[in-house]
Order: sequence, then structure tokens, then C-alpha cells
Amino acid sequence: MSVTAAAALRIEPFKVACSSCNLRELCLPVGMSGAQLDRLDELVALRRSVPRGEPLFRAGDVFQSLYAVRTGFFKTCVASEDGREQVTGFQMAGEVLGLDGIGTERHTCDAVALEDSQVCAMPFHQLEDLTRELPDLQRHFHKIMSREIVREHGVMLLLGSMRAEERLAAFLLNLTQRLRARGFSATSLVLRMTREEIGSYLGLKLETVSRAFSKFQDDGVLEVKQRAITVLEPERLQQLVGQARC
Amino acid sequence: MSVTAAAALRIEPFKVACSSCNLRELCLPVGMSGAQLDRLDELVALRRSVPRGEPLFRAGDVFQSLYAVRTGFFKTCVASEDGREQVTGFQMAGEVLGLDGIGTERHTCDAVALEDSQVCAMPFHQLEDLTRELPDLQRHFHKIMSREIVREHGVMLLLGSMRAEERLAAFLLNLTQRLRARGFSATSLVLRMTREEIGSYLGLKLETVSRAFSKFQDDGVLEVKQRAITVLEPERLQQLVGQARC
DNA sequence: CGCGAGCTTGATGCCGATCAATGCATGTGG
DNA sequence: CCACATGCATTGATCGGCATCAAGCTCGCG
Repeated sequence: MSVTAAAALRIEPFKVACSSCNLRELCLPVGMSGAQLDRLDELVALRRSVPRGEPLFRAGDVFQSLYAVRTGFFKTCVASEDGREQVTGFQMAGEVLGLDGIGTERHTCDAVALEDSQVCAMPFHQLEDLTRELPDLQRHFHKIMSREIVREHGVMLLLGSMRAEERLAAFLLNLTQRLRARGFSATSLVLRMTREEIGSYLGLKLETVSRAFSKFQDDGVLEVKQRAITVLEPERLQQLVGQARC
Repeated sequence: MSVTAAAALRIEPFKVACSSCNLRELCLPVGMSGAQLDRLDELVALRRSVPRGEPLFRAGDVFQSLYAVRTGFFKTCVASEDGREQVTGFQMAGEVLGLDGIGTERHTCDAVALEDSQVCAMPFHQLEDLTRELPDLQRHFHKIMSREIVREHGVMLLLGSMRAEERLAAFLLNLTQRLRARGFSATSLVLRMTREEIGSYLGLKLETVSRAFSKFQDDGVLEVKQRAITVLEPERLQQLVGQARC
């Protein structure tokens, strides 16, 4: 589908429904009953397509909705005044985007599609209203926010105390785990992001990321063909992450 | 009343009440009316004292309550299996502890008092119930979680792309801002944490933190006497943080 | 007073940044 | 179909910032 055709279909003609979505075990509706799902369906009325390279939202944009990734892949990144940029996360199907905007009513980071993607938009104030009626939904929403905080703790640990190869190993293990949870192979994957984006996320330069990939390949831990990665020895990646520094 | 509540009241005979707390403009009750505050007062029935060096909770503990710091100072830290530790934050009066535990029903980090401290415990399930009745409280609670996410984005930027002196400058500016919001001097402060804890938070070794302090002192930006810091030229700290890398 | 925890300061070395060149895949126009 | 441009990745050489190792120093406290 061309970019312009995708734009024309910005409001999808198909009925968007959590109740019939194959991501409902990963997304916001986890653990909700049929009647509850119907209520959520009313809320999630809008599906949006985001072509590769385009932002779903930008820092400074007024915050209105949370977004659940339906298909595709995103990165979120923050920037300081002087232009330094930091990728703060990568999001795949079933994951939620936009939590950063709740605090200030404006988004504080950019969310950019790394491939042609679709999201479900959930107007936040309506979602808040609904969570007051549906305790299960409220509970789950709070868990999603809390887990994001815990995930970021993990990234801080990585950035604060791991060496380059350990960081990349942790990153790859995290990716494969999330892919496996979505029914994909845990051993072969195609990276959606560049070496530079991986580096930004891991606090490394792209050359260092590239060297680490090559090292892993030389050691027989991975097979690397540009962005196509095959994990040959996952347990050695695991070792690397759990290893003491020096 | 539970045994533990009775114990706490023996230590602390005063009625704990958000409505009469001088932190109500910084803490959970921000922007709430008198009637709403009364409801919150019912919830926050328990005050707990935590002596310096003692944990308020530990990773693995069952999650039951959020805690608002009333007096004192805390650090939170996560550890990986191999013993690496990362300080993920420092919390002062009016700030909330325990958000990490919501996702898994267990705490995922340690919260340790850096000086003799007091916290208000808020049983989380009761808080959730109350937020369903008080939209203002719900809104504010969501903002607190979101701001924690945004704060961590900032730390990721710091850890991923700043050099040692920039990190320390950013840290000091953040501390002084928060102290000023509490009515303290923005120029003179006493650090509650060791060089090692600062280093852990900033992804540096304690020697590097110490050298950066000395450098700032030599440059006339700070006066450093062990943990007593005087900021002589805040604008130069600000410069440092906003500066491009090389 | 002497001990110990925490802090400072110096010397050295290493990891990853930087600079630079080359390789490789994709796309575009002649 | 080839020539060429472009974006991304790899690889090598060099450099620099921070970690590491190792003494001293300061201050509070029993």
C-alpha cells in the first residue's frame, strides 16, 4: 500500500474491537470479561496508521490519547535542549505508547514508527472514566504504568553498570523474549532499528554496537547478516548479562 | 486497629492527617478540596518511622502500600543477580515510594532511609478504591506515576549521553530545585548520601564523583566541604548540563 | 586517642569514542 | 542493464575519559 493510500485510510473502515483482537492477551484488555471488553470497544474507536519514519506524536504535542500498538514497531526518544538524543524504548504489538504525556498534559518524547504501523488510539480522559467503573481495567492500567517504571529501572542498571557486550546481550535477550511472547521465533529475528538507534538506547556509539555484533558472531553466539540475527547460543548471552563486572 | 498501627501510634501520638500536613501541596493531596482531603485522611491512617540505614521495603517484599515521605530522605536501588547495584532515585519529603510494586504485587527494588525518616503508608487497594470515587485524586495519582516515568527518561538521557561533570551538574541542579520547592535554600545544601551512592545513581565510580566535586570547587562553581555544598555559580552548572558533548 | 568509614588525590591502564576508509545493499535515472 | 548515489554497516587506527589501584587524609565517635 502506498503512503498516500495509507494516509487516506487513516480512519480504518474496519470495526476496531479489542474483543476480536488477537493481541487482547498482551494489551490493555488482559483478563477482562466479555461485558467489560464491550465497554473498552466503545472507547477504542479509532485506529491510526503511521508510515515508517513518521511520528505518532512529538515532544510538546498536546496529550490526548494513549496508543496501543496493533502492528509494527516504534521507538520513543527524548532530546535535551542541546540536541543530544536518547532512545528510551522500543515498542511492539500490544505495548502502550504515550504514558509520558499524562503528567504534564503534553508529550515529553517523540514516538516514531520504525516500520509501517497501526495503533489503536484511546482517548485518555475516557479511559480514566472507564477505569473508575471497571476495577479490573483500573488495576491492569496501573500495572502497565508500574511495569514501565520497573523496565526503566532495568535500563538504568544497564546504562549505569554494564559493559558494551553485556548491554547488547541484555538487549537481544529482551527482544527475543518479547517476540516469543508474541509467537515469533526466539532464535531468529530481524532488527527494525539501525545500529545507531540501538546504540542510543544502550548508551553506545554505533561502531561499538557493530563491533559487539561482530564479536558475538566470531564467538559463535550469533549469526549476523546486517539486520537479520540468529541466536545460536542463547545461554551464552544469558551468562554475559548475569556476569559480574571483571 | 491492627497491632502494627497501634505500635506506630505509640511512637507517634499525633493524628496523621493530610488535611493538616504542610506537605499537602507537594504530596498526593495536591489540588484536593476539604471534603476530599477528609476521605484521604481516613486512608492514610498509619505513619511509620524508619531509622537511618534501615529499609522501608526490600525487593521481593509483598507489595501492599505506597508510602509518602513525611520527613527524611530515601534512596531506592535495584540489584542484578550477580550483585551489581544501581541507585534508581533519591526521595525527599512529599515524594512517593513503592510505585514499582504495583505491577507484580511485589517490590522490585529496595527503599532505604538515608536519615531517620517518617513515611505515611497508604494501603494501595484502598487507594485504588478511593481513586474510583474521587476523580481529582485519580488524575493526580496518574500524574505522579507518569512523572516518575518522565523523570527516568531524564536519567536515561543522563546515563546514556552525558560526561561525568555534566552528570554531577545535572544531579545538583535537580537536588537544589527540589529543595527550593520545599522552602530550603537553593544555594546551600547538605548531601544525605555518600559519594558512592551518588556515583551509583550517575553511573560513575566514587573517585570520579569526588574529582568532579573538586574540579567544580577549583573552578569556583561550588564550595565543597565533605557533604556540605554551596552553589556559588548556579548558571555555570546550568551551562554544563545544556552543553553539547565536545 | 585511635579506630574506621568516607573522602581526596595521584598514577596507570583499558574500554569505548572518535576519526577515517571501505564494503554492501537498495534505489534511481540514463 | 549498468553507472552512480545514498544510507547503513563493518573494520582499522588512534585517542581520551573514566575505572582501577593505591596511598593518604578528615572527621566523628567509642
